[in-house]
Amino acid sequence: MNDAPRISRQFSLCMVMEAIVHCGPISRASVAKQTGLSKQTISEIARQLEDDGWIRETGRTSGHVGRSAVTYEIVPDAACIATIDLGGTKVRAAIADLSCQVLAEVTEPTDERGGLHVVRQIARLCREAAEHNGIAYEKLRMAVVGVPGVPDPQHGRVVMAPNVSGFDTLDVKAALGAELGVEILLENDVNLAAIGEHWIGSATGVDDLAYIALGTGIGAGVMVGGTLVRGFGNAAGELGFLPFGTDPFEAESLKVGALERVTGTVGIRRRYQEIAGRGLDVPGIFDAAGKGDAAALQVLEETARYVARAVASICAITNPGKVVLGGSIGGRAELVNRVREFLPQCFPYPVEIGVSELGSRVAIVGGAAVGLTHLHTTLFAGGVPGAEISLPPAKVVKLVEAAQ
Amino acid sequence: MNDAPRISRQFSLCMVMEAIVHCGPISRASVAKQTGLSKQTISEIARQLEDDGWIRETGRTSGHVGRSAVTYEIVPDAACIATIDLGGTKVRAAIADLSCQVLAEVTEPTDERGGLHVVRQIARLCREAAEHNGIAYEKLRMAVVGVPGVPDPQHGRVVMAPNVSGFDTLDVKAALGAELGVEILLENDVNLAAIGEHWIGSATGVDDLAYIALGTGIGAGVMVGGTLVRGFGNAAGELGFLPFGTDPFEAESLKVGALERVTGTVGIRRRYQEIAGRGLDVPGIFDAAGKGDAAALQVLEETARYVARAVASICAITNPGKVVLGGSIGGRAELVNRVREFLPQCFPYPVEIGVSELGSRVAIVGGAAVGLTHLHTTLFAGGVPGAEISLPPAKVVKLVEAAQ
DNA sequence: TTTAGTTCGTTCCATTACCGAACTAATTAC
DNA sequence: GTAATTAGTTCGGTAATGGAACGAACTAAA
Repeated sequence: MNDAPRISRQFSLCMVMEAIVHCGPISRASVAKQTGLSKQTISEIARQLEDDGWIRETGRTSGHVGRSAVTYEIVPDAACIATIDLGGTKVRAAIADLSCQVLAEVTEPTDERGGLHVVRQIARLCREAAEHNGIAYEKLRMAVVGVPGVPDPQHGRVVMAPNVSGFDTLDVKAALGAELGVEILLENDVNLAAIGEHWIGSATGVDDLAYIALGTGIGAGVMVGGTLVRGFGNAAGELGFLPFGTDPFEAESLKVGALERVTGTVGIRRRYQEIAGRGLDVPGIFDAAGKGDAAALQVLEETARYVARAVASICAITNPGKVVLGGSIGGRAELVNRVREFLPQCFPYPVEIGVSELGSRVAIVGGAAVGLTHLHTTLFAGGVPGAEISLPPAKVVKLVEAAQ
Repeated sequence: MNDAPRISRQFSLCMVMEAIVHCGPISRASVAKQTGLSKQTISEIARQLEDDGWIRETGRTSGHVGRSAVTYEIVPDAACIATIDLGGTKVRAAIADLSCQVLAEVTEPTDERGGLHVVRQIARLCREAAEHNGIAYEKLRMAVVGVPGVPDPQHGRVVMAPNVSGFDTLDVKAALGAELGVEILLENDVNLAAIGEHWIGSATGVDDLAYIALGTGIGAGVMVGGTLVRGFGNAAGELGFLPFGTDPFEAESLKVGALERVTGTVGIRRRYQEIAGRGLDVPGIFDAAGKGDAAALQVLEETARYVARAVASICAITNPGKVVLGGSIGGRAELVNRVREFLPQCFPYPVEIGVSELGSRVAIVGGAAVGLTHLHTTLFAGGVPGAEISLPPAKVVKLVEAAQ
């Protein structure tokens, strides 16, 4: 019955892997110092890991006093995961390998026919991305899909996703799983964005944070103590339903959200239309404000006030150390500066407001973080409680430039 | 160097303790089945625990087929913690023992001189509570103090606590530590309330929840995944600063909070005064509403709407499975029913709204939960990551009636 | 009352995992 | 070349655990 290694061994193995992942090529002696385990144990574990193909010798040290040491590193392509950012207009896919490199990504317009067509498109993109990087497809262990809606873990579908047709009835998880032959993890794209910024974006080291995405609508990914807040029904971060901006008790507010009505694309354009008497798209309004258009300036300022109030709401409830703004309009300086100005006027504690550093790749990076954590855990922690490999810090991870 | 037991032993020991704490008097054979460890290991660990005075034989099984088994149980008074609920008008103290019994409590009016006088009062109450229950004071390992403000872990003081004078400058933690001679843990009282309701109140089994306290002010304790959200500056749950109710950009709102201005005692009384032209205290207004007073009814309904919006805000951000209302006015049926009516009108997802079951003892119970978890962890988990003893579920724990 | 069947708990032994000391090997500083 | 230093292996010794075997204690039924 007991052919599995003892938990203490699994624990040690996990520590060794963490040291190797974090500290790049490293000698066994250094690992011993870092983990506190004896040299003998490290050699034993290293031998086993090398036999199983997870690590390999990579060179020798030199220049220091004393005998030169053999250094070991992760075999990057021993396993990999796919990460997909599914948007209403574009799909991005990338491969991340065991060494936590996020490899070049592939982008395409989303298949407009929706449903199963999109599932097949995603599967094809994953295969292409793997091939593109010379990675054998069999090494793929799982796929993380960021979706613009609320994943329903019960039925594997995605509810509240008006931008991708057919995903509210299709069992996406099962369909894509059958297509790719690996485990699938569905996650809200804004949640992934929060995780991405936390890993290697503008919120590294801040374990309590919120990422606010401002685009077609308004949404947030909230992290507490380094963990994502998903909520009881996976619906955490639905800022559009914050009860201000418009009367929250009107029927329309119940449908699209009181705040969404004024901070969503539609709401912003309507407000400009009402004041200026002419229509413009949102980037157009922002540009007009830059040129001194009074109506546009008013709309911009109102929007910033609403966003500031949304930030204040989050701060009043979870009190994050930093709030990162992102999304197509959330990162624009004219908005961010005004939010930075208004927030201290309606919330008394100081809160740092940052801008997304990863831009359009943020969800892909977040998906990689989730997938790699899951991969490391299943491969090396073996279900031992408390045994976890944290992802290497930002400076170790390089984002390879898109090769397409 | 290595006189500490191996982590695998500590891990097993932890599992054995958890089984004994959870399953009351239990035989070693049953523990073996439950933990998956061998009978031999259990006997070894049990012998050690018995030698160290943590567990004891408590009887024998009989009636079943086969040899009768010796059953073991926790030695309840092998160690205990103190839990204190410090309010503006009253101080409560109770002792909780290793077997998770919350023993009879002691209540007194808060020493009005504040500061060090209150610290001494707390220390005296702890000694009295211990004596009251025939527990040797030396068995006390730590004290958890629920305070009506924001604990500052840096300086051991309590900021934002207008109801207890002198605590904003005094190093309460150090002073009380010196007085009692044990480790002190300061925590916001509303946070403790959330933990209390989660442990043995109306939110057992709901790991994502919020407890809203409505009394002098409005505040919340938020739990995500079974863990309390403290926030970056320990200021999570400051609902008074939610940006609606009054104009959040007014100077007054920045000082006391936009929502606090209308949902706090002062705000409710002012609103009634304005409409009815006469003054009443808040319970009086509620009673008047029950008798059909139109002005009181209007104030009550407005208040319920504000609370509903506060609940909606929490739901939009952390999406808890249940929201528990408590505090001096939060538990009143006329308010709760109206909130239950208004919430679905401003928030689209269903949210369960409950009422505090523990009433005025909720913070004491929450403090006990925190203290006992800490106690179990330090005594038996010995700093091993992942080794944790969860508190026994509600049905195992009996709340002894107050003996005073 | 006896006996069969069952469960409890102990003893004994093999295995795994680990540490530490002693030792060999390789490299630099002088 | 020699001393100093660091890397890595070999060789006991110990802690933790599982499993088999066995005696002890108990119930139920013959």
